[in-house]
Amino acid sequence: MAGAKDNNLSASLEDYLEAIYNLAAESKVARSKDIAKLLSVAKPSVTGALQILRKKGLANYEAYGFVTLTGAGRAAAAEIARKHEILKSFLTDVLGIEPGLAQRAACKAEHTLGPKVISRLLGFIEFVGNENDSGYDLAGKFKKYYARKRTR
Amino acid sequence: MAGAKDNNLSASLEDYLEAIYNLAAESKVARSKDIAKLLSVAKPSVTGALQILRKKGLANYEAYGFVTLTGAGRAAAAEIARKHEILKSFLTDVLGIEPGLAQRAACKAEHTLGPKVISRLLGFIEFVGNENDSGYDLAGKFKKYYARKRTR
DNA sequence: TGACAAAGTTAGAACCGCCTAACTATATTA
DNA sequence: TAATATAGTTAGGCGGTTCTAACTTTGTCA
Repeated sequence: MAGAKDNNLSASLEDYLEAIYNLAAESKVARSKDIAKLLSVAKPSVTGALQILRKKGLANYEAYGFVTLTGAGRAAAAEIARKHEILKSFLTDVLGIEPGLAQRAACKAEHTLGPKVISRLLGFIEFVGNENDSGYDLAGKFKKYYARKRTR
Repeated sequence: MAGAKDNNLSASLEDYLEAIYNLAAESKVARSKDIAKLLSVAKPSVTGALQILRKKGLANYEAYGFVTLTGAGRAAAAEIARKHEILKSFLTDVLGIEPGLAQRAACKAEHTLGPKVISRLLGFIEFVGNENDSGYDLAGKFKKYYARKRTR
């Protein structure tokens, strides 16, 4: 087998994967420079990460060339992005946290939550939406509750 | 100043601090061996961490002696433990996740969540409890919703 | 009290992730 | 097309966290 499928990605490598995934989604191509900027790291750090991702069979990449994800890489990245979205959604839609902070918090926490927690969280977000449809407005009620609490 | 108060604790050092805090809470004394066991690390790793915590002014510690926390150390540890409790509480009481998994997930995620998110989460747990008192039983409703969803 | 067990430490190495400095390759443009 | 600007790479180093092996200190108990 060419690429050893070591599924255990470090938080750092997950970040690189997600960055490539997102950049490719908007501009078809992920350039090393943009990855570096997005993650606020120096260029050599990106090169190093790309070499590891290639070795793991997650990224198609050759020196001085474009970067794309393999099927496995895309699958892994999609899962990470999904976690990110669910978390961010919970933070903004349920807890009412500002988008900027929610974005940053989701980015940090997304690496630590396993499938079970994520699945529950997703279910909870749906549930809250449903309650809202049925006229209960959970998020709104919490918002008021929290505001009242703060002024006590 | 003797101990440089570098507030930026790594996740790893936070783990050591929390371990000492919890061990001291139950047996008055935190022994190096128990810290190692609790965190699943080798003994020299504990020694190294203790030296750093001492240098940071968070732990009172001398070679071959007992380990206690300084005032600053206790304050920092309490804050970490508080995050842990809030997170675990949310996972078990609101999302209905089993205590064991919730414990482990909280342990990982507690290092990534800032004060704002924690504060909101705490507020939300209180809110859910309140709703429960007023006969709404949010957690119970979600539990049913989630069970139904899974069988669809 | 002296030997042995348990606990703790020091030394040295490895790995990870990041950096800067210096180099090479590619792209641009005059 | 040749000079220059931009992008990417290699080499080497640093801090953080962990390990094993070997040592020292402390505690126990016959």
